[in-house]
Amino acid sequence: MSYKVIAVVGPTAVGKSDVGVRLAQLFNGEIINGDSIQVYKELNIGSAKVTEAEMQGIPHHLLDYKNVGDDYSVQQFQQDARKKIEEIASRGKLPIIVGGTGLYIKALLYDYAFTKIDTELNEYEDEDTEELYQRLLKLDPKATEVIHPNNRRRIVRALQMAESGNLKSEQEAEQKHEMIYDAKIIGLTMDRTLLKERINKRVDLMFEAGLLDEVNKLNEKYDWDMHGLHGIGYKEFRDYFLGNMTLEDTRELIKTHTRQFAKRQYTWWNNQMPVKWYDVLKDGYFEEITEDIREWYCDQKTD
RNA sequence: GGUUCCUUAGCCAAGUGGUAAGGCAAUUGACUGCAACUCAGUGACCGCCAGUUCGAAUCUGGCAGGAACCU
Repeated sequence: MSYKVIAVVGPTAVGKSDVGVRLAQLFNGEIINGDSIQVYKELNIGSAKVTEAEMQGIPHHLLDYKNVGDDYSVQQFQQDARKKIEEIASRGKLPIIVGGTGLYIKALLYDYAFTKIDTELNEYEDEDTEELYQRLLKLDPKATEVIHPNNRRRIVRALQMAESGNLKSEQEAEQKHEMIYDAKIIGLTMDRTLLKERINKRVDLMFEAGLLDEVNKLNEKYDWDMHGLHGIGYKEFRDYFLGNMTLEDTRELIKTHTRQFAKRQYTWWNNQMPVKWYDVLKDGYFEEITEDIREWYCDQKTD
């Protein structure tokens, strides 16, 4: 029997967190964070993390539970989130995944499988991308079909897998590419131009809310190559602290990166998963969502 | 008023006679272990007009706009 779960997805700044909480209130649910940066403690303002007040007493999981220096990745998210789903569902509550990290949510919902890789052994630092590609071509030619020759990062990963004894192509061939949960994927959207304005405004608000102070503290405590500091709203400050960029330019760069991110998120959700979109600027969109959920959740529950 | 220099895609910018590099932005897309990552596709009547030439973004003249200096 597969658990019922809801996933609230969409581009950054549409208002996913709020909808998630309201749905949790209505359907006796708990939230599981599906955002790769909000898992980190101390990254609050820049990651647009929900505040205690906004949570309205609804439990939020996988949020604010990692240290900035901790590595984190899909596989760990998948593992942790699946455990949480089981736990929440077994308490008779509805798990609601809220987040914008497409890969994470897809890996959670689908039967993505991850095996062990020995990353320590292979750094490949002194080989150029073309050589690596040629090597992969010999070890796992099939994987090569879906990785562009310039995409070093993906090539390295496939190579690491191949040299650890698991061909990436084989591993994927073994999967059914099906969802392992009975998931309802709710996509929140709005007019693109307005979303951009909203993003710009939100970044300004972050600065007003003390983003610089937050980053100042991080700068004193951590190195800039820590995983958590790779997030938009943080990484841009590196050059600022190095004296290479003005604060104003940093702010504009964050806006640009956030807008580009939103676009990438749309591309993902539109093409990777069966999302039903709801326009949050339309009257009654929330009622529409709740109706759809009722149909899918409550009715069948009484069977 | 005079002298010199500048004008190439939304922005920065190579290119000095053979039919327009590159970067950023924008836009579209890919994505199975860094994914707020990484990667790919897409764009120009070279300020305007006239001339020289087989051929001009490139040379000449004029016009317009801009910069610096001089008076």
